[in-house]
Amino acid sequence: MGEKDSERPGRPPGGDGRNRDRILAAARHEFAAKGFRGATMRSIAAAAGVDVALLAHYFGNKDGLFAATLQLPGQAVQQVRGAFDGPVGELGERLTLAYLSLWEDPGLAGSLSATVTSAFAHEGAREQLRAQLTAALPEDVLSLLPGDDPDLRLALALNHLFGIALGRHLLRLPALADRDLPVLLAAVAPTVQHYLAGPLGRPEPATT
Amino acid sequence: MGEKDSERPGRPPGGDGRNRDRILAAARHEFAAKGFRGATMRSIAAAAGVDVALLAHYFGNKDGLFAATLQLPGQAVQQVRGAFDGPVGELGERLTLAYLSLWEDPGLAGSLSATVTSAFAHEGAREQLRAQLTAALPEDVLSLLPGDDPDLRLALALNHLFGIALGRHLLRLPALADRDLPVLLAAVAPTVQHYLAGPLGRPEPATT
DNA sequence: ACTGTATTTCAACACTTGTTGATGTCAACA
DNA sequence: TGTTGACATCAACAAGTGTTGAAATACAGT
Repeated sequence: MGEKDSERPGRPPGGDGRNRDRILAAARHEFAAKGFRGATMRSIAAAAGVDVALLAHYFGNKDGLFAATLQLPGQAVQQVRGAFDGPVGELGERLTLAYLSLWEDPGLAGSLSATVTSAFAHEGAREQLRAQLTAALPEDVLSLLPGDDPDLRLALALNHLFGIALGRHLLRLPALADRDLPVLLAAVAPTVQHYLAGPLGRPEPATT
Repeated sequence: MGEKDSERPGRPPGGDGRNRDRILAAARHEFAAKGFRGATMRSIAAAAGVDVALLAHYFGNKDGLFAATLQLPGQAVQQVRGAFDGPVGELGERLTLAYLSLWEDPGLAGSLSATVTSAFAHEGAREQLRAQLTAALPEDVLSLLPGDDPDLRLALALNHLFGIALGRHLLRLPALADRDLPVLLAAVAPTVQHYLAGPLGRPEPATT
């Protein structure tokens, strides 16, 4: 399946010129499914219905293709970044909504999955993921949070959201993957808000 | 580096018989660092200071070696399992302590890292991680939790702990990795308790 | 019609991969 | 002392890897 049944070489007549995008999509899928090493040039080419050499033609080499795969639309980062504007009282809710919505878009989720998967598989790439998790949010957001250990607060909140996305979209834990987004939002947002602005390191008061 | 400088074949005199363990340790390290595909038989053999064929001798093939790498001491599972015995009021605290302590043991962390890393890199292996996250805890623990959506409660709690361990030990996010365990416990345990037994899907009451 | 350029496949390369069979060496036991 | 079996390396295999140079076809501009 997905094989290119040996069309003869040369530019095809009436070519739609969208092979480049097809390659990128296939690459995202393969990288996300099998990691950097596991996804081979040939498997990607086959999935895209294209010869291997075409990948090299467009992206230079495997690293280039991988890099192209990881490019996130700047709009995505802005969406999370923008969640910090507004009243601090509902910051957790806005941030949770912004971040988890990101992963609901199938196209974007492909990029994100590819990043995460490969970051875990290749030690060198973890740097990139770390950057994407932290550096995306400059330090000036720290000033919005309570004075005690704002660094830890932000890390706990983002790490929690990241973990939820992982369980829902990559691990596909049934309890997380089969729920509608609003249910998840309602459950998680208060926790994020708690990490960002609530009392840290003390048990929460009984609320029964 | 790590090369075997061509000792001649045959059983060495006074062999300590611990080559098998050395191979396992090296394999865990390599698998955790580079994933299943990324870690090669030869790189593992080199890291263990041993010929490639010796891996096959002990573990059959790469899959066998990988499987041997993932074997967790049953004591580990029991430790988490045992945290569910006791008053429900401090269940979150006990579970958080039990789970995060697991990852503090360097030897065990190697196994766990290898499982996670490879699970993300190889789609087929995700099943195994899913099992290790969920099936380790039989359903009878669900009866301990409040009636509304105990499934989601348990998933959120365990997924959160898993995420924290990931950020601390694999991603090594500074804010999580550089803290002492008690600080982390104090911050996370209340949240876990909240997910397990607190009100779900409602914002928490103000506690300033 | 001619010329350049972008697109696409073909064919082969040098290298690495996991695996296997043969061989050598030591330790234990009759 | 001889035999047996576990330990360990060597050498080579077929298959798969990323990459590269060449050629074939179509399109755009003159």
